[in-house]
Order: sequence, then C-alpha cells, then structure tokens
Amino acid sequence: MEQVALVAVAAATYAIDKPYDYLVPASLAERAKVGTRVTVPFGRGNRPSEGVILALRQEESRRPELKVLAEVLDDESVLGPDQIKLALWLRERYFCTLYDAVKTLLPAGLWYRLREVFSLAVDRETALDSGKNDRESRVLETLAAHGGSAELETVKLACGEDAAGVLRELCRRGLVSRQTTAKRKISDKVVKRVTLAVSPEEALAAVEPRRRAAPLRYEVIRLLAAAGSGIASDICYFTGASARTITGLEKSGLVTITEEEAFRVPKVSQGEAGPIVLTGEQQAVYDAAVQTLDTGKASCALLYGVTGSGKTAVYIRLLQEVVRRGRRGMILVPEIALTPQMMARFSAHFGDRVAMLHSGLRLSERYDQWKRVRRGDVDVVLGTRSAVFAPLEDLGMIILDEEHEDSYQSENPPRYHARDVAKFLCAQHGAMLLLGSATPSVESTWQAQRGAYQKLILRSRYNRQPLPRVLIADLREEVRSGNTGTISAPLREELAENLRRGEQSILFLNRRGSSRMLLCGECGAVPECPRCSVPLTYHSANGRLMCHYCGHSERARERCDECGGLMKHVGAGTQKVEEELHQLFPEAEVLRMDADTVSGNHEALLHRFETKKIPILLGTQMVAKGLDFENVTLVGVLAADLSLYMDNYRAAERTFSLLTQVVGRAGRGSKDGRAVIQTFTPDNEVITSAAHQDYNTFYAGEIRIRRARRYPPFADIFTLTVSGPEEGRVLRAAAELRDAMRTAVQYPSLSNMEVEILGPAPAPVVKVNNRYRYRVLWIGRNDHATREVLAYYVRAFHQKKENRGMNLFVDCNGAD
DNA sequence: AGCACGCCGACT
DNA sequence: GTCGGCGTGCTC
Repeated sequence: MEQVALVAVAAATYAIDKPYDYLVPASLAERAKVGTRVTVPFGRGNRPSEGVILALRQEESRRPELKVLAEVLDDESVLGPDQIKLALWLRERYFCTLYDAVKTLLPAGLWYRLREVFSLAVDRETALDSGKNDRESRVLETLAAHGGSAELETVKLACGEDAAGVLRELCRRGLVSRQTTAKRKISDKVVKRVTLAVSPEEALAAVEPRRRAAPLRYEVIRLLAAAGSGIASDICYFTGASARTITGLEKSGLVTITEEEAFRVPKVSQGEAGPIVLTGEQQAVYDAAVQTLDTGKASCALLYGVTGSGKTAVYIRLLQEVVRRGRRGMILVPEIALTPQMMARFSAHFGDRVAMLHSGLRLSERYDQWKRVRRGDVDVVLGTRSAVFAPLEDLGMIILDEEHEDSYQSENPPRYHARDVAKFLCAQHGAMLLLGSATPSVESTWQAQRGAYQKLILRSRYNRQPLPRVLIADLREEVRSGNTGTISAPLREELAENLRRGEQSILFLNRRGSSRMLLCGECGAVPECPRCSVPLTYHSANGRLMCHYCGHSERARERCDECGGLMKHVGAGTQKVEEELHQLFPEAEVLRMDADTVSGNHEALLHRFETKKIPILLGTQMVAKGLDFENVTLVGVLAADLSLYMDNYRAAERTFSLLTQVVGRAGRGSKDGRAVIQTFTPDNEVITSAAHQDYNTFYAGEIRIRRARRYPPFADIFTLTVSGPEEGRVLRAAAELRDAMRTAVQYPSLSNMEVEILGPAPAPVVKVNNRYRYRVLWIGRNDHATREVLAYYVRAFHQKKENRGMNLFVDCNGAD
C-alpha cells in the first residue's frame, strides 16, 4: 500500500491549478496529516514549493510518475475539513488558485517564507578553481566569501538576477548543494529599531560626499541624526527609502538594527455587564429571530433598524441565546476602530469567551486569537471582514452589522465579500445569518421583499429624539445670485445662528480620498505618477508626493518641472472652504479634518473638538462615521451630488447611505438638530429621500432603476480585467476575449444564460504600475454554470502564448 | 510563471 | 564540433 497526498501547490498558476498527487515517504507518514503545510518539488526543475495537504489516499499499486513529499512544516493540522471545503468554494467563486484560497483563510501570522540556501559542496580551493566562466566564478567567490553558504537572495544581490540559473548549473555539477529551510516570517511582537552606530557628525560626513549619488542614504542618516533612532517602517515612510537602503547602511556600519518588543494595542475597557432589558420592539425582533434560529436550518434575516434603535442590544441577546444552545456565533463590523464601545460591551458580556479579530492587532496577536478560536476556547468572535474565516465550530449564527458597507468586500484578490462567505458558512452549518443596517443594500432589501430573507424591523429611536429639520439648499440659485463660494446663503445663516447660540456645527465635504495634489500656477501641469495614470498625492507629514496605487514616492518640488512656475496646492477643497469660513466668520475657530491634518490620530482631534467646544468641524468622508456629539446641532453637506454621479451602479445607494448617516448626526443630544444639504439637483429623489430619512422611497426608486437597467439584484456584473505593459496588445486581447465569449454564449447549450457582453473599456485608472487595464463586462447570473464558463476563458487566456506578460482577472459586482 | 529541452546560427 | 539564443510545452 502506498500513501498518496493531494496537495494544493503554491507554484501552480491559475491555468494549471488543481490538487497534485505526491507520494508520502515512510519517514513522513506520521506527520503528513490532512491540513498540514508541506514543501514539494514542482515542475521540470523540481523547484521547491509550499503546499497544503487537502486529502490523503491509500493506493494499491505504486505510481512511478509520482514525486515525493519533501517536508512537513506543521506539527498540527492548520486547516480543518470545514475549511478545506471553504477553500474549494472560494476558488470556484472568486477565480483564484486553491493555494491562494487557503492562504486567505489562514491568519497572516502563520505564513512561512521559504528560503533557499546554497552551500559549497567541495573545499574552498577546488570551488574557486572550478568556475567555467566569469559568472560562475563570481558566484563561487560569493559563496566562499560568506563562509561557504549563502541564501539565494544574498547571492542574487551580489551577482545579479541570473544567479539562480548559475547556481542550478553548479548544483548539477556537484560543486554546490541546495537546502531549503522554512523560517517563520513573523515570529513575534517585534519591530525593527534603527539606531546610529556612530556619532551623528561621523555618519553625516560618511554620506555627505555621495549625497547626489545616494540621496536616500543621506536622507535616512539626516533623519536619524535628528531623531537618534526610529522604527524601520517609519523611516522608510518619511524618507521614501526602501528596506534595502537601511540594510545597506547597516552593512556600511553606520546604523545598527535591533529587534524590540512592539507596544501592545491598549486593552479594551470593560463596559457594563448588567442584564440587557429589551424594549417591546426589540423583544419582538429577538423572539422572531430565535424562532428562526431554532429551526436549525440555514436561514437569512435582514434587520432594518434606524440609527439609535438599539441593534447592538439585540445582537448581544441573540448571541447569548446561541451560546446557551451550545452553539457558537460571530459578529462582523465594518471597521473596528469606530466601534470601541461595541468591543467593550461584548467583552463585558462574554468575558474571555470572546475573541476580537481586527486590523489593529499585531500579526502575532491575531495569530494568538486565531489559535484560541481553533482550540475551541471562545464562543463568540467579533471582528472585521477577515474574521469571517475564524475557524469556529458548531456555528449557530453570523451577524453582519451595517451590512451595506463596502469594507465587507476585500480590495485585493481573491476579492471575497464577507456577506457571501458568511452565507456559505451558514448553509454548511445550518446556521442563521443576520444582516443589520439602517440603510440596507438594495440587494438585501430585495431578498427580504421577495421573501427569501426574513424581515425584522426596529422603527423607533431609542430615546425618542425627533429627526433633525432638513433644509435643501439649491446651489444653482447661489450661482444665479452671484455666490461663487462653496457656502450657500441658507447654510451661512444657520452657521451664524449656531455661532450666536454657542452650539457646534459639522461641515462635510462629500468627496472620496480627501487627497491633495500639486498644480503649477503658471502652466497648470500636475505631477503624475511615472508608473500610473493618476496625479500624485501630497503628504504634508513628510513633504513628499506619493502614489496610492503603486507606492511611488518622490520629494515635492517648489517649482514646476515643465516651466519653472511656482507650485500650488489643490485638494479635496477643505482648505479652500476653510479660508472661505474664515472670511465669513473671522472670529470663529475652524477645525479641519482630512487626511492631511489627521495623520493617524483622528481620535485626538475629535476629542479636542468635543472638549474645547470648537464651533466648526470641517472634514471629508471620515467625519461621517461614528460621531456622536451632544453639542452638535447643525450638520452641513457641502456638495451632495459629488458621489452621486460616479460611474458605478451603487453610486446612488452609497450617496443615500452617506447622507442619511450625516443627517442623522445632527441633534443626537437633547437639543433640536438641523441639517443643510447643498446640491445642484434639489429634486433628485436620492437626496430628498435621504433628507427625510425615508429609506422606502429611496428603495422604491432605486429598485425600479436597477430593474430597468438590469443591474444587481436583477443581474450580476462580472468584470473581466485584462492588464499588461502594452496598451495596444491589452486592448486587442480584451476585444478577442469579448468576441470569443460572444460567440460562445450563442451555442445552444449556453444560450439560455441571457448574457450581455460589453466592452472593452478602459478601467477607471487605466495605467497602474506601468500596466494598462481594460475591462470586458459579462452581465448575467452568478451561478455555477456561468462561473464554469468564465473559469474556462480565464484558463484559456493564460494558456495562449500571445497573451504572455498579460493577466486577466474576474470580479463580480465589484466596488469600482 | 519557471524551467528544461530542442533546434538553429555563430564561433574556436 | 560546441556554446548559447530563443521558441515550445509541461508542471503530480
């Protein structure tokens, strides 16, 4: 009998991805368990690759073509049978490789980096005499210089990128041997601290002569001379240097790098743990949900609850009930930073039986939490998007709070949506999925309307506050009356009124990104990223221009590269608005909050706003969320239309949700609130219904449009993006893809899919990292048959040799 | 993707 | 003859 392992191999690309069979040698039979990570030889060159054992099989006869498992990396399985099923589902659903699927569902702290170490297999003298050409000699000398063995990366650094091929040749001749070691990528809670190894004067003197040739080295030293020492990642951020520059400085003996314990995330404060008393309405919702839960069948409910209706209390009671029934539960939130109160409440009620998983944790801490879940030490998981992969057994309920939020969709591939993953898990476990929101996604409400989801409603605000009085300011009239500014007459009056009363106001500039750029005052040139088709963003924290797409960074110049004119700052416009406010109300202090003024601690800024009673807070997107101030009685939306006319089917939904949230901010305290919405389209139904906090009207209008235009939920939109370095080839390949798919959907077997294929069209940002991107849209149904067809085309695309150097990826109902 | 194998021209 | 360029096809 032979033992055979089915392995998901990291080196397998999408086109050739499948479980590969490997022979388990007797020496590894004990440790090679399902769900353990392994290394295997792969491809013609048998280069070592990571993998995960998906299954084991006993076979009668020996298959001589099978290769043998090289190593087992884990002592215990890291992947349970449920998770293997989930990985298979992820692959099918998001067009990624098995291994990528496995990787997304394991915590990042668990990952190993493979290192290849090459050693001289003969004595030093023989080795140094054996080089057949210059390249071989250099490699052998490098190995000798490193005491006989060195990592592949080290050799590449010294001898160039082709060192790998030379080393292979030397291995074949028996001069060099290769070992593969697995090393923990993230070991513990440590950060790298960089300290000057010599006096600041000496260090500066050392780098000064080569200041022109090696400006980054100079900048790093200058920073360290001023600061003494710093964390490596911070130094890279402020100077634009790479990690390599810093290791280079270490080699030159100018700095030392030490690892030190990173500070821990502050402990969650304990909240009140008294029993939760539900209101009549909350109780009714709770009862209905428990009834559904007790059927033990997979189900989904939509909890529509206006802001302040006490959804969290219902969540906690339901999860307590799930736990009481011997099952476990999960609650997902869009962004943990905004819900410290929720974390406090959960730890108060579930104590150490709750695990918190979110981006604020260090990798090792996340790993620790994950291990607690896997051991079965917790009943409830609270976390952000990726927490949906926490390996909870006996799952009884998953709650998605604010289910309409975009952050539930991953922004890097595989671009899973936590709601869809949760739905799959609930189906597997016979669990209940509860979606909560004050402005549910149109898709979810549609499912509730047609009866596929249970409908649960919380109508009344907890402390019975009246809704704010909303005024819509018509910006067209302002233009007609000669007001060229951004503050309309009605908003001006309300602001003056608030200043008189000593109450606070929040002004909201509804614009994404909140970025600033530079613009030449003379010729109008805007510095663009050399690799992407976007303007560079100005960061005042380090005085540099940076690209948000590829990470390119350069020093900001005072004068234009083209004409020598003085550069001006332009931006999301908060600064312009700030100036205007100063002119209108010279005596009033204005607190501006955008990416530029915040730099990481918006809590401190908000605290100042609250305690110092600063009259006006002006900000971008970030002021819309999680703010709750007693003394704020006026909220102004400066340009409600801005997010409305985006090229995306969800623009209306997002705008409605945003406006509703912002308007809801006014008058959370005891005083009456007002809101002013400035718009060029005062009759637009999205804006008027948001002003009245009228979800039903918004929904009725929006679902009509979606039906007419065949947008989700009436169809699913697959985006197939072709990318590559040459625009012409990318465009041609995309057009060919479109033609091939159009032909295919006319086949009788596929013609019932009712598919529409559009494109190619350039992606919103056509060039990223020197790669052009064009898209083809497939509008149809996201069902198994369709995914099979699309998977076929993705595979075919990668197999075509004309498409070398190009890539194709698929996304369904994506965010942009 | 990454690698070996094979086929062809240039050169000792 | 043989070194090395690139085109082709496979990965348990």
